[in-house]
Amino acid sequence: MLRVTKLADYGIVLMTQFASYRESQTHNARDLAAEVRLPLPMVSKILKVLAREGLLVSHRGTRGGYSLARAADGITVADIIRALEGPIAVTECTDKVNGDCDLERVCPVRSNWHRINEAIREALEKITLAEMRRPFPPGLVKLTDPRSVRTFHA
Amino acid sequence: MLRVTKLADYGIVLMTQFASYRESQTHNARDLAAEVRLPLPMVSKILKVLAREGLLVSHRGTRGGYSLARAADGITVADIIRALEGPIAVTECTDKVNGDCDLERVCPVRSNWHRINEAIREALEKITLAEMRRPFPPGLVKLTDPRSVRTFHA
DNA sequence: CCTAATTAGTACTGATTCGGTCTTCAATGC
DNA sequence: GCATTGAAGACCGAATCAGTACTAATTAGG
Ligand code: SF4
Ligand code: SF4
Repeated sequence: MLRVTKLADYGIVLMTQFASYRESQTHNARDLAAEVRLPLPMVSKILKVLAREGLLVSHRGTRGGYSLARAADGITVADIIRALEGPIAVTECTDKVNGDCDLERVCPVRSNWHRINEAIREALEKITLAEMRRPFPPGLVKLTDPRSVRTFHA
Repeated sequence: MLRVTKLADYGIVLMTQFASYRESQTHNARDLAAEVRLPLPMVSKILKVLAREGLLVSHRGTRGGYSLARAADGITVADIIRALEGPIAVTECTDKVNGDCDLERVCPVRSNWHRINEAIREALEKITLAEMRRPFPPGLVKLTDPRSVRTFHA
């Protein structure tokens, strides 16, 4: 596992689709569903959430649809995952809101997990839709090693 | 989400416990359960799998138990996750054995996801039990950016 | 040998989450 | 007003998770 949900996965596919057109252009759910070959109800559901979470803006009524809320290089993969499945937390204890592991007080690996989580989160935070639109060019940025991520509360 | 299962999480806790004693020492399930404060049945189940997957060796009978199959710096976090929850695959399509996403043929983000997955896998592959045993010292290794990971099949 | 300790294997269960659909209501343009 | 489109949320079957329980095999020690 260590799997991202289909919701988030599809969400990224959809958002990339937006990013591959003129940025302000609106698309309705039906057309998008056809373009990316996903069932319409699924697409509707995802777009709804993305709009609610502020990554898309919606336009109701005839000839309505959705458009990107920000430029494609201002939206990251992490943003989309967060919108669709909540905070990025690899372990229970790294989730500030829902976290409730009994071992937290005594767990020997908690602080290290926390850093690993930060490294992954930061990596996803750096990948924008504009980049996701086409295969990554080689050698852009160097990421942080989990072992060197600073933590501030333990 | 993007969560590792409790099984794997606890598995790592248990393995670090092994690593914090003399390496060849054997520990039985009951003692370990008490030490890490986890329910015995859970601990038994996990140790069993870890032994089956070759990360621990088991010794049956009275005064039996488990011991590390290799030195603590030869066992990685990725090993443990793989043993307990299968191949590390962030998306459906990155899982070579169980992967079956309908979009694979047409998905615009598949190759990028693949690289992100490699980056995460490689990161976890580099963290050993010996390191996990205590808080990471800062600045050891630099990880690969997902955008620069080479892929060999698309 | 007998027995107690210990792992091996597996089956089971309740709870949760996932993936996906459907229905009903609200807004908008023509 | 009416067709189109999104908003909100209920709903459902299937899968997975987290955890337990039970039985069989193996071994040490007396
Ligand atoms: S406290 Fe330890 S066991 Fe509990 S979630 Fe965090 S890492 Fe896993
Ligand atoms: S193919 Fe595209 S949609 Fe399907 S799992 Fe891979 S990334 Fe996600």
